[in-house]
Amino acid sequence: MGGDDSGVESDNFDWNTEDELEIENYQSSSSCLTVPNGDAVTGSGEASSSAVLANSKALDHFVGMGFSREMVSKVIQEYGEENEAKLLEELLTYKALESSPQPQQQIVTDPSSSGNAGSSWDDFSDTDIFSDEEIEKNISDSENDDTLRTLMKMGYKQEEALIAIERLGQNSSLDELVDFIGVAQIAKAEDALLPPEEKLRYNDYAKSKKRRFYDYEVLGRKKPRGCEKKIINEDDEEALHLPNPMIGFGVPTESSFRTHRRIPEDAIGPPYFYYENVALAPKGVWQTISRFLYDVEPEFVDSKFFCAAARKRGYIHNLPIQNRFPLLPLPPRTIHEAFPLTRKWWPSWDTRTKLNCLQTCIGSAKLTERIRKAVENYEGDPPDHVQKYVLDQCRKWNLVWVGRNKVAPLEPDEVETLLGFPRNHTRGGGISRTDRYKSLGNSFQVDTVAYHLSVLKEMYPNGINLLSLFSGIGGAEVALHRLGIPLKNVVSVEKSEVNRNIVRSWWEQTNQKGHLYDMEDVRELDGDRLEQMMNTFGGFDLVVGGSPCNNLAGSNRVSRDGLEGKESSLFFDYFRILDLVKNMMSKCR
DNA sequence: TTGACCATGATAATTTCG
DNA sequence: CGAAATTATCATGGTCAA
Repeated sequence: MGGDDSGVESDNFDWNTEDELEIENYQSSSSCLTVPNGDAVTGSGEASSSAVLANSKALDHFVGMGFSREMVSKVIQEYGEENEAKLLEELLTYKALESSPQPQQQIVTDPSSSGNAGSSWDDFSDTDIFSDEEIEKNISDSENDDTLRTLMKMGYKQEEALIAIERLGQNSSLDELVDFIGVAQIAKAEDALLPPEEKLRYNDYAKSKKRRFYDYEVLGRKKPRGCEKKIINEDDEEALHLPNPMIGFGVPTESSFRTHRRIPEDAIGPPYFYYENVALAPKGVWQTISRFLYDVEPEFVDSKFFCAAARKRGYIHNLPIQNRFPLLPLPPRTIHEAFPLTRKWWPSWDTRTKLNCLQTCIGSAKLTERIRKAVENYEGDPPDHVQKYVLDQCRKWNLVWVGRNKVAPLEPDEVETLLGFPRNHTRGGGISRTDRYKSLGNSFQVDTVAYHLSVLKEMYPNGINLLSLFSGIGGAEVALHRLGIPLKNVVSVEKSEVNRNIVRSWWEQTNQKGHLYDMEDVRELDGDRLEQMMNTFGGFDLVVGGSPCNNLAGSNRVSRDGLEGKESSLFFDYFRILDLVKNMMSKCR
């Protein structure tokens, strides 16, 4: 509370306090960090290829990201500048087409479209790198047809795939096979398979076609077509396969684990990153997110394996997945264990053992009253239709039995406990009950996140510098703290003032030794700011963020617009900032 | 193929609070 | 009386088992 708490937060960044001197010192001494593509960022002087767009915001935005002015203008002219996500995709595609030669495997072009990038991106050709027929032709009869076929569609050679299957056995998973082939390829000298450019383009946005194959096949998208445009066509997306049970690479309470996975070269840290969002996003959203986040495969985990409430979320991160450990003690994982007092009143016909996802709104008092009246009319168990009504409502609103015939929504502090926060984490500081529910409903489940982040503990015994975007009530910070990972410098970006206050007051109550800086808007966090901060701290070790889910979540009847939605599109700022950090970190090394 | 179940935020109207 | 809190109402796209 040393004078600089919440008051400063209404404006941009809290530089004008104790750390100013520190910054100045660093700035004069080290300047190895520059904004990637620095030329493009500042050098906008050259004549634009299209005068019409000279002052387009989108144009500047993308030029700032390192695309050529010419390319951006062209794409904007074609697609308009409203849909930035679309534009970015087009730019990536265009860049990939431009800079990577045809992949090794021959593309079978649809004769009806001479489909080249320039004029007719809209021409779809219905072909594959291997056409289906070709694959069929090439595959000799064997029990491994399916796996082999899949691997070939991913762009691997038949012989490589066969060797891998032979070596690892027929029951090996696709991932293991891909892993094996990948290792074999490297051992064999990369040139054999990868176009030379690909190896050089680590910090580029461009993704090679081959990489996209991994993306599409492993992530469950439909097979890509000969023309890249097809890939982007949204009608063409297939549901990402969510794991069942939803345990990601493993959870402490289940025995099945994956300890190895292939992380694409571009994604390898440091900096480590950890991105979160709702698992049940509209089709194609996770494919897009994954594609931006360096093609890392999402890890879908339901927090019901960590606590008594479900919370199905997807996480994309580049953390190791070996030797994870959970926070102790393990939280109770059934309703009765979590809320022993409810057992007494719990009717036998309510068979729930877990709560559903904790949401941003709660059931009304009126509703609980209606339920009480519906149930108390009957001596014993109510008839089926009443049971069904009551159970439906209980499931919908996560009601628990707190008295004879009496249900109630969870109290905010109970939600805090379920989510792994300290009790009263969100209490006080002028926050209303409604807002507490809202903040909690949008938060991480701490035990789940901590389990994933636990691998950082032995890597950073002296603590980490954390960049936390969309911090909310500080789920990541709390998780790291509970893991015993010291927080050296934390830059926390969060729009809501009450949330910032919550994190700030938690920070002070837990006697943190490091520094907490907060910002209001991720969009203000540009290359200069980052450079300034990274010069100060010596870079970030971890970039965490769960971008807004409101345009993705099923309950949103009004604006479930997908990743392009007003708030959810801030994901692209997560990507932008992460990419800046990655570039700066790699330059400094 | 069908139906049960699940997940889930925005908004306007209404009530309560200060 | 205005602000804040509460409440009712709104839909869709997905999985899964029958």
